[in-house]
Amino acid sequence: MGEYGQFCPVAKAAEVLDQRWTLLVIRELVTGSTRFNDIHRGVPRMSRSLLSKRLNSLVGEGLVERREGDHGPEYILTPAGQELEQVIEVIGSWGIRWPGHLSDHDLDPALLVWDMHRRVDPDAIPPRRTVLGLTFHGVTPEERDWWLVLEPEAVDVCEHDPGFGTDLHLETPLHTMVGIWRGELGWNDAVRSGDLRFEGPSTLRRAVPTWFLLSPFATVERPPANRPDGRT
Amino acid sequence: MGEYGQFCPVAKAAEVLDQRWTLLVIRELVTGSTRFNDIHRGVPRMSRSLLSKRLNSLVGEGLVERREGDHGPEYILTPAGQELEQVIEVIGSWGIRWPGHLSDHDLDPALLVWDMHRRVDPDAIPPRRTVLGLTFHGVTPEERDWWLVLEPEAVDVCEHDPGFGTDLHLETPLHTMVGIWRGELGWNDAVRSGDLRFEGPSTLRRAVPTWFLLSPFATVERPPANRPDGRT
DNA sequence: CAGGATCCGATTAGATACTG
DNA sequence: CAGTATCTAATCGGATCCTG
Repeated sequence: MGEYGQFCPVAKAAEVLDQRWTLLVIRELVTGSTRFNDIHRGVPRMSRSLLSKRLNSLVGEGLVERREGDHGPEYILTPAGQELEQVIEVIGSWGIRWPGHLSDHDLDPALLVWDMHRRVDPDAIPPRRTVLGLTFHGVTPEERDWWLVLEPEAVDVCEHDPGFGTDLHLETPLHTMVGIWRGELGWNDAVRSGDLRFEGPSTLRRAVPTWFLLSPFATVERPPANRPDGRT
Repeated sequence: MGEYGQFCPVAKAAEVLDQRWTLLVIRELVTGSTRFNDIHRGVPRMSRSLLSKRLNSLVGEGLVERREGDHGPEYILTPAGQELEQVIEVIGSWGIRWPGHLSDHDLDPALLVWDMHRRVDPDAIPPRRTVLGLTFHGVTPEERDWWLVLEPEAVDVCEHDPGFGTDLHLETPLHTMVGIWRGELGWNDAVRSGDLRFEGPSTLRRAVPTWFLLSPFATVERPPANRPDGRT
């Protein structure tokens, strides 16, 4: 990769943003992750060595500052980097409207759960610790079961049963949950169609849809008919 | 390159836009070029075979439609492609504010003149044919001299003297003209500093700054001090 | 004008292993 | 936890030449 040899601002920006994975790393930083491992959880399929390299590049280009925090290194967006939030927003808004539908390979449960964990509305969840169990269909056995430990101060993701009881359990094909996450169908639609099932007290069941803020792009308006085959 | 394996809209968009040169090709299409050679003049350092390949990809992804026009093939943005104008705008606005300063390699006179030719204000130029000669310093001999033939109906770029007389001549270092183009200094600043010199009738001289609309990003507001070294 | 085909060199990204 | 180092296979892009 590299340079374009153009004075055009679009070209100069592209020289930075074009690089594979760079836009997604920036998305993570814009989202608020600052620690290496947190950033990596947002781009799990990126090798750690490449992530390291990209972060260094971003520091060199003045978009990111690396700080030695009390608990280890932190990566913070500089003013130049912060302004890329606009870019992420516009690209994401386009990206949910137009590109073709998702392949199975795009449906990564680890990523979904990680996303869910950081879009919890602390004011909506119960005041005391609540464990939400998740079971996805259509995935490998290791990716089937997840737990979210919800507390107003912090939310944790577990790949194994945390052990102190599950208050509510949710079971659904992965693509249905992703569809909900992307705003392509509502919680209730999924329940009514039988694709999504809860197990647990009905007060909790009814409350779940308020707990999660969904994808930041879920509310982007969709084109009337963007698919030749008529699918929405 | 290729896929990211993420359902995130930013990732899905990046799979398309990430590709080297793709953003610049889209910029050309957004700008209004439809013919292969016209598009290529906007990305002269891209090989024609790669441009062909990229255009085919864009057609396959539904961003571009290829039509057989009366005068040959035409590439037109689909609705999905047209919406990328927002993306180009935001990226370019960022790109003129933040990335470091231009290297000599970024200063391509052919590109500048091509850009100038399509940002002429037809209402501002003289009603009858006017030939503007340009001489750049700091470039190879072949890139030194250019002519713009301005007519209200059409503007032509020539690498050789078109032969019917030059009404006004402009001489300046290339980087100065690029600076003007990018809105980093004014025409009058350049004249006063002695970097830019006109030869020709003073009525034309005074009118030139109104003829060109400059880069679409020339008017983007700049950060107070984006350079550690204090340069603007 | 509008490309397609081919070849080859340069990069790059992924995998793996290792460190403080 | 937070990376770095190394190696290799794949790919990508540019240059060149060719076609209708």
